[in-house]
Order: sequence, then C-alpha cells, then structure tokens
Amino acid sequence: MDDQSRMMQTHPGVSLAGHSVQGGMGLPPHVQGHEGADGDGRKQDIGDILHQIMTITDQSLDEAQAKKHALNCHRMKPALFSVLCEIKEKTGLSIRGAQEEEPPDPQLMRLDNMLLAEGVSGPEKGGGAAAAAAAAAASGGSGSDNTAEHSDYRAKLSQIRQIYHTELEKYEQACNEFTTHVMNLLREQSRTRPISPKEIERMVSIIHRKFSSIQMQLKQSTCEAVMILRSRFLDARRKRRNFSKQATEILNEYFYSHLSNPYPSEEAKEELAKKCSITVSQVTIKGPKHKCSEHTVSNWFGNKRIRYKKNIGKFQEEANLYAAKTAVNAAHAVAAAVQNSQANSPTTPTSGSSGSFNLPNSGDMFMNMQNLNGDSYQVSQVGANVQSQVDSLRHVINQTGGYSDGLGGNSLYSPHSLSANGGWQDATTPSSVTSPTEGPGSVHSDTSN
DNA sequence: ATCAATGATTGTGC
DNA sequence: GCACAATCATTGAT
Repeated sequence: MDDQSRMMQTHPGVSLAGHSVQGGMGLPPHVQGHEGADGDGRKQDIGDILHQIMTITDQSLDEAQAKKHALNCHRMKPALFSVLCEIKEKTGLSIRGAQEEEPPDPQLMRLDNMLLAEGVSGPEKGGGAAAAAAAAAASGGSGSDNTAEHSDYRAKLSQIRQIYHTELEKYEQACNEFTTHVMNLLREQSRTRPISPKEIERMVSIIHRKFSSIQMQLKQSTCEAVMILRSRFLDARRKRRNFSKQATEILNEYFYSHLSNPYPSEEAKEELAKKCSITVSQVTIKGPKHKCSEHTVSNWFGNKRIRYKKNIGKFQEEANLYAAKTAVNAAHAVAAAVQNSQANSPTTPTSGSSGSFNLPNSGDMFMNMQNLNGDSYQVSQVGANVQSQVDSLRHVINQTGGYSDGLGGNSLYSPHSLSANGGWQDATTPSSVTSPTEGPGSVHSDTSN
C-alpha cells in the first residue's frame, strides 16, 4: 500500500493520466483556493499546477508523504470518492455487471451429474456405498462373486473420491484465501482510489469464476479417471468367465439338436439361460434393464453358429458326441414310451420311415457313429434330430407300436441346412417333410417349436 | 510364454 | 432389431 502510494507520488504523470482524480485531489489547498480568480489568475494557477507536477519528482519523500496525508484528510474526499464510484458504476461497470449473469455451464453440469451418479461427489460414505450397491445391482445381482470382484473397484473408486475431495477442498480453501486477500487489498486501496462495493463484488465473482474453471478441470480429470476405472473393472470382456461345463453342455445339446435351425426363440433362450443359470457367473455389468442371460445365450449361439459354419470339420467330433447323447436320451425316452404304450404288431412305420432309425438300439447306433466319424454330418444330423423328434416319434410309436431299423450308413446330412452362402436362413424346411427322394437318413427335424 | 478356445463387443447389412 | 463377420480380451492348457 505504501509502495503504491509512493509510486503515485513519485510518478505523478502516470497517476494523473490514469486517474484524473488524483490530479484534482493533488491540488494543494492553496491552489484550490484560487478558484474565483480571473482568466489571468487561472492561467497563473494552471502554470503553478504544472510546475508542481513537473517538479514533484524533485520533492523529497517526506514532502510527498505529507501531501498524501493532506490529501487523505481532505474533507471533500469521501464525497468525491462516492461520486466517482457512482460514475464508475453507471458507466462501464454496470454494463459488464449485467453480462455476468451467465447460465450454468452445461459441460459443468454434465460433469457434476456424472460425479454424483458415480458416487464420487455427493454425500460422504453413503454415496460410495450407494454406487457400489448400484454397481452390484447392475451386475445382475450375482452373489459373492461379484462383491469380491467389485471390492477392488470400490476401493479404487473411493481412492479417486478421496483425491477429488482433498483437491476440491484445497481449491476451495485457496479460493477463499485469495478472495479475502483481494478484498482486503481492495478495501485498503479504497482509501486512495474510489472503489465501490459492487466493484469488490465483481472482483470476487471473477476470482470465483477463475477458480471454478480450475475446479472444472479437476472434475473433468476425475471423470476421466472414473471412466477408465469403469472400463478397466467393469468391461465385461475383461471379466469374461467361461461357462460352466454343464451350461456348455446344455447349450451344445440344444444347438446340435436344432442344427437345422439353431435359432432359439426368446422363450427358448430364456429357458436355456435359466437352465444354464448363466446369469449367476456371467456378464453382469450391463444396464439394469438388460436381460443379461438372454443376451449371453444369444452371444453363445451367435458365436457357435459362426464358428460351426466356419469350420464344420472341427466340430464334427463334438457334433457326434452330442448326437450320441441326445440319441441316448431319446432312446430312453422312446423306450419308456414303448413300454408304456404296450405296443403290439410292429409293422411298418409311417411314410416318414426314411428318417427313422433304430432308436432302442442305441448302442449300435453309437458304435456306428463312432465308425462314421469321417462322415459325421449324417451322424450328427441323425442324432441331432433325435431329440427333437422324440415327441413325434412317441406319438408315432404309440400309433404303430413299431419302429424301423432305418439307420443306414449312407444317410446324408446335406450341410443342407447351410445354404450355398453358408447361411442357415434358407434351410427352413418344415419338419416332418421327409421327401422320398432324400436319403434314408436325412431326417429333417426343424423343431423350431 | 505361447496359443487355442471362447465370451463379448463392434461394425455392417438387411 | 437381428444375424453375421471380424475382432478384442481373457481364460486355461501346454
């Protein structure tokens, strides 16, 4: 403050240029007293003033201090300052002040919302717990697994949260300190230059804006950190778990028994998901509304279809295996059905006999399939269709009481279901349509039911 | 450490 | 909105 005062005294030219006030106030009492003089007198006065100004640098510091004191003690000073303040407000300040009322920054609002949603900002521990709970809920409500998986995530999140809060606090503290400092400075300065309360207010708001822009950066980087954390911990791809053996078996069974049309309906998917209890350990981090299980089943079938199609040879063995499995199942089922039906007169089966085979003789069938490994299409197809035909077979058997030994080794699984371009879409041949022209084993069981 | 298997995602076309 | 194809990222066996 004193420094500044001294500056004002030692560089009057500058001061006078910047603040005409100072020039006016700088008029010594004896000069001001000559107001009523005539023209020559005025010229004389002005000459005096100019002289004083020109020689002010020659004055000693003490003299300058004395002048300053005189200035500050002048009785007209407060009135003059208030007028000047008023003028200031009425001119530039009022215009600028009006512009200060700006709407809340949408970007900042987005950041705030996100931080709140992530539990970074908001209430202390509760926010974090809520977020964790939300994450757990989003994860499909799987049990211990998830809580363990998320504990690390939560720990990291709370770390971010802590850093965020300490930084925020630091900024706020710095902002407050700086604000009070500036306010003190301005208050001090208001003794030597006209400063209205509004001006101080404005300055404070400027400071706050500057600091809030820093805070925004902090928020932004916090958001980024959270996003990275999320993608790191909650990205399903990173958290991939293989299905249980049982689940894979169930899915494979379905797939190979519906090989001609491996597109499970929504209900089928749901049921498969339920049977496989896929949700428990699988994918979890999706929207709360997302049907994870079905989605997962869809993924599985999507992958399966594409991979099967890509390399059918590779899946032959698997196809055989599941064909056998389903055949055995069917055999049991049919055997039971036969027993129950107390069949008599094993006559020729229905016209669809071309697609039938010796179901009860599952052992032989299995042997055959093993021998036929090289040509598993037929086998897989035969087996694949067994299950889907069990019901109809039961029906047939009940009616006829018989079955034929139609398991010819030459039945062809025309990769048929796969169209020329490799798609399944064209293979929508209705089930039960077993054209006589087809190979004996070409059972079409498009059980899309 | 390497590599095949595999669940999930992304981009594209219908 | 679904299916497909390509791709990513992880798992598990070697």
